[in-house]
Amino acid sequence: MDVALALADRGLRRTPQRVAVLRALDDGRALSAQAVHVRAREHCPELGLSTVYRTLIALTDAGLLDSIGQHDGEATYRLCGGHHHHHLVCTSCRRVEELEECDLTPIERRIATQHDFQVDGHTLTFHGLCGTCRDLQSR
Amino acid sequence: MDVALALADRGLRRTPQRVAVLRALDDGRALSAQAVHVRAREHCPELGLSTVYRTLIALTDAGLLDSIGQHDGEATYRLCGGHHHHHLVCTSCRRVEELEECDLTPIERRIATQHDFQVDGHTLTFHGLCGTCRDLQSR
DNA sequence: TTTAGTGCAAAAGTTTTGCATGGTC
DNA sequence: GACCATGCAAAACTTTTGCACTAAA
Repeated sequence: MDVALALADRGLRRTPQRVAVLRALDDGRALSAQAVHVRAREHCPELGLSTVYRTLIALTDAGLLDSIGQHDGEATYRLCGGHHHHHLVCTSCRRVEELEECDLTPIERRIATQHDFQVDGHTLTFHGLCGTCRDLQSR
Repeated sequence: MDVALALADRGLRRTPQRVAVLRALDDGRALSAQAVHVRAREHCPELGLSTVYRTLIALTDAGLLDSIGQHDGEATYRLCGGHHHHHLVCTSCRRVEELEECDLTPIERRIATQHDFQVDGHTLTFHGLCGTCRDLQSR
């Protein structure tokens, strides 16, 4: 991903802090603000925690990040393509994979009529073990 | 729901505080601890906030409640049947309806093979407007 | 040069915990 | 009577905000 372009496109300045935050999330894992802070400081030691929070909010507003749920009372963020998708969350390494397929429209249509409910969207998350973690556990 | 029985079955004592908390959630809405506190105090004015937190944890452990995500930084809880189900969350009144149907096994099977991922479970939440709120808005 | 972005420290909010007391079984 | 459960107050945490300063454009 071209960080400089991604930021410029959205009218955001390219600061070392923002680059470090994006880098910390580069591998697709879902991280809490605190975890991002720790990781990003490896590349930008003077990074402050409040900047991390502000950056995560700014990048989420800009559509570069995605906030999917919580882990131990902390909100978690991850890189996001911007398109509609679902998640495969590994409960062991907390890595998140995106799922492009989405076959839920027939279900949504049934809900609309059977439950008198206007469906605006949905979130679908599968959890389990990714291949790597399953291999590690079965050793 | 028979509150007394539900508690006794799980080795929990039937206190006015716990009854009040369960009552506050009786209508199926998803509420934060703070919201439960406000509501439950109508029936049990001396109820303390820390008791609410402890009770919500205890009842969730016992399988009587369900914690489904967050709202404005607060965890929310709701009554739970214990069986697998999905949720219809009204974005306006925050009432939650349960959805019994679950046709996701074929999708899960495809994921297992195509993504080398052992699916242990999933959460599926539809959000939108319930009939009542849609009627109110279109007036 | 302009002003968005930052660090620090303090504040605000949610959730947890210690401890003595009270109520359920 | 035993001991789980509670209230209160304090503590621990996560997240937000104010303000002076820095640096990107």
